[in-house]
Amino acid sequence: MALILEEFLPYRFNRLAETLSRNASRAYRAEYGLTRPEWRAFALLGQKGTMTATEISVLSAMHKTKVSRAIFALEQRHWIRREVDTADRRLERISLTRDGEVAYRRLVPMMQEVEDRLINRLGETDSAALQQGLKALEALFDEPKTTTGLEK
Amino acid sequence: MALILEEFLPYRFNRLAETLSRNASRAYRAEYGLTRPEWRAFALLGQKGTMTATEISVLSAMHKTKVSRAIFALEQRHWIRREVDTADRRLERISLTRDGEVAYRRLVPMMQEVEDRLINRLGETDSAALQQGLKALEALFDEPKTTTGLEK
DNA sequence: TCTTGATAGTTACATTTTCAACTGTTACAA
DNA sequence: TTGTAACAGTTGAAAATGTAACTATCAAGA
Repeated sequence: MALILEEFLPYRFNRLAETLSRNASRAYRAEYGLTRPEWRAFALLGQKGTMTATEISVLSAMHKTKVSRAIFALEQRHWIRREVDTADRRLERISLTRDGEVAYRRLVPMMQEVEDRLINRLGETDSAALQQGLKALEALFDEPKTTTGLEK
Repeated sequence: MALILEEFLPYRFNRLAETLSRNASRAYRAEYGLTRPEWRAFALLGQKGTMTATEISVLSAMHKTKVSRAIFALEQRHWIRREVDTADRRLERISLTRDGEVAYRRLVPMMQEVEDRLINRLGETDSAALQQGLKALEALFDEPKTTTGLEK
């Protein structure tokens, strides 16, 4: 009759997300004093090259105001630049500056190492299982057409 | 050279945790106006019977002040009761009141249904893979003795 | 052209969360 | 005893976040 939280996905994901993030954040926090939203927006930009704030918001599942503020902070740091889209002047194309790229190149290996260490500790089979499970779950939410009954 | 965020565990877990929680919260928010921390503390108490605030905090990975305030809110609602431990007067044994149990019995099936629907959509094999992966990851952090290099 | 409705992004305000300091209690050793 | 350190839990102030309203822009039809 009770709800077994240890088996309840939102609970498990929150716990793990919190633990994993806390662990990962040590690098970018200690090194640069980045906040979590800043790091996420920054990492997305580093990977994708150029994005709009809305794209960052959708991809990262962060609130748009959170993104807006993270962008602002990164701009203060001179790590990103914005350019208003000439075709649609509502849009801002955001990309890393030279400084941003330098920081990015410095941070990536550190974060990669945190990840690799974790995967290693996890082992081959469990890691593969995790990948499969996460991928399936993500597919459930990312499919754009079909209605999931899970929308906001 | 770039960090592939789609493969980066903290990123994926945060995204999914956020999405799953938002989805699950609809039930308890619409029905009772519970906040997320309140729901989590409440669900833990419903399952475990009696706990201290610290136990709730550790198990749920929530900050102790967050727990403290969630407990307070639940107390205002008359859903929980606290009793100071006679052996160690620093401790408060927290448990559900009659009212709390009524609400709990009403909420559990709703939350269970959200969960079941998700698992169903996921399918047998992917669901099993996810379970295995999550379990392995949790084991990594829960093992109390061994040093993980991942502590706070 | 003008109007209406939608979208990108920001901002003001209220709420929530964190941080640090605090109270009260226990354990334990000098 | 007494002193010290550790722990459970709370609180006030500061920081972060979410909500709703706002500006500016665009698209499309009357």
